[in-house]
Amino acid sequence: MPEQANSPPVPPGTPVRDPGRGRATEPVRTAGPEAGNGPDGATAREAVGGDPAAPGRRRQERALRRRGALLDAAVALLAEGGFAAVTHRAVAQRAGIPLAATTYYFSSRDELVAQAFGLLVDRELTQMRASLNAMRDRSPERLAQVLADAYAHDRPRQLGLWELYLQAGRDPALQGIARKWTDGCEEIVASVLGRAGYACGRSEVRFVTTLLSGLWLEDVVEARPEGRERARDVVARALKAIS
Amino acid sequence: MPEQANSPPVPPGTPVRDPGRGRATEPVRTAGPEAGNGPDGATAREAVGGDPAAPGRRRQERALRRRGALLDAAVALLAEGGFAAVTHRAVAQRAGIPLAATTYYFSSRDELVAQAFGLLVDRELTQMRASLNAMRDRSPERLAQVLADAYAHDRPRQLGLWELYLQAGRDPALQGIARKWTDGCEEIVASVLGRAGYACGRSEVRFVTTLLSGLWLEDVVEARPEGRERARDVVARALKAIS
DNA sequence: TCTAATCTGGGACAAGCGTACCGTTTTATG
DNA sequence: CATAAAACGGTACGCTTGTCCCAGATTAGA
Repeated sequence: MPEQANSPPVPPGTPVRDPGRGRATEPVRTAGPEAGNGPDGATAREAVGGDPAAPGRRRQERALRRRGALLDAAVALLAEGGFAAVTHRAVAQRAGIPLAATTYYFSSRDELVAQAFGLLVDRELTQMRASLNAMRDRSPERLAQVLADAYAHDRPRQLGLWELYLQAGRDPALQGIARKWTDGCEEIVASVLGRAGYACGRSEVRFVTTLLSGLWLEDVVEARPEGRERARDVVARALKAIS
Repeated sequence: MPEQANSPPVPPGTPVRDPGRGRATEPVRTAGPEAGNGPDGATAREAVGGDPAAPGRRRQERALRRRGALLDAAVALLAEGGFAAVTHRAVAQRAGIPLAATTYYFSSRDELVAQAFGLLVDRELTQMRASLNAMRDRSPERLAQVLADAYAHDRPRQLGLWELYLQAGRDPALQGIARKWTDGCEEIVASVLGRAGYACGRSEVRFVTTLLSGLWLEDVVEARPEGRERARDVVARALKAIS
């Protein structure tokens, strides 16, 4: 049995249990390359998918949970202190897991960061989808408001996300995730515009997403007080332009 | 006018000095580090003024040149390897100057980076101004083309610039430079639009600059092949929207 | 049961970092 | 010339980093 709850092996000096996370369902969603030493991502995925034919998979449960905890910690640290704050030691301490486990589950820091990036993108897209799907009012004013506010939550996390996105400009290994991010935004905006009655093609959608990116970034970085209303103004102008 | 080649001896309005530092990252601040041993950059401005009778000026000349060389090296390294690549040792080696000089001319790495950021922004704005002022054709197509291509040079440098800009979201000491950057872009775009016959207020200008930022960033990071034409398309759409 | 694979975690390593120390050289001024 | 200040530069300290090693615990399959 994979019961580790009352378990012995927890080292003496690691009281930090579960600092901040809200997820137990699918923390280890990874599309990245396989890990070197530890359990590779591919087998982890099919374990989640539920393949009863596979033999001994029960043991990996705890391992998967730990892996997820490490990723969670990496994401949190990225938000708090930026790219440079994601060190093996910081991640391990944050997750309440010994240092060596970080190199066991992720073959290198780069891989850890890459997978954290992927996770961050997934979460952000999910959250955007959720908050934008909740929109029922179809007035252009309301739509502008909603679009302009789509990113107005958890500023540190946004900073981390953009930081990683920018990093993708230098690291080809991150390019795929960066594209997934922009493509995801595009798809979401297209859906929202469509449901709001704007019949627009790819060109129009890109027009809006590009504008939102610029708005978003400037807002996150500079945090000017007038940012909010300005965002509404700009978005409204864009909506008028494509209608 | 004579020494401008390497580095503007600290432009008039940017005393990045800021004794009341806002950093939270640096660990051990042993004691007051004498508030900078080296030559104060702010006083360097008077060196350019034509006052040959001034006594001890020749000594400072070399010092200023070295300081500039260090900043140049920092900018180059930032472009090549990003924020993390700007280390004291790398900068010193790049500039052909001993390591200890870096701490002599800049009281800390943060200050070096901040000043490099300022220099980078100045150069970029200058270059943009120059390339956009050269535009004489006033057709909307040509204008869209020029605006869309305004940033299409020296991709690594752009990456470094954006990286620093993003860093300003975490480091209050960089906020001022970040604003100088966005404000500079705004002013340039306003000037270009004005000369092209677009009578537009601040709202319209911001609409365009925001869009350009989004375009710019995505182009620099993802470097998709279709980026160029897409940029033209998007910018043309924006111009149509404000006319 | 036994055995081999997997997982765990403490510790150590070399490399790189920012920065301070401190004697030496250069310069400006009395 | 003398002397103080400024500029210089070699070197070392203290610390953090990523990664590796290896012995012990746990588990899967025979």
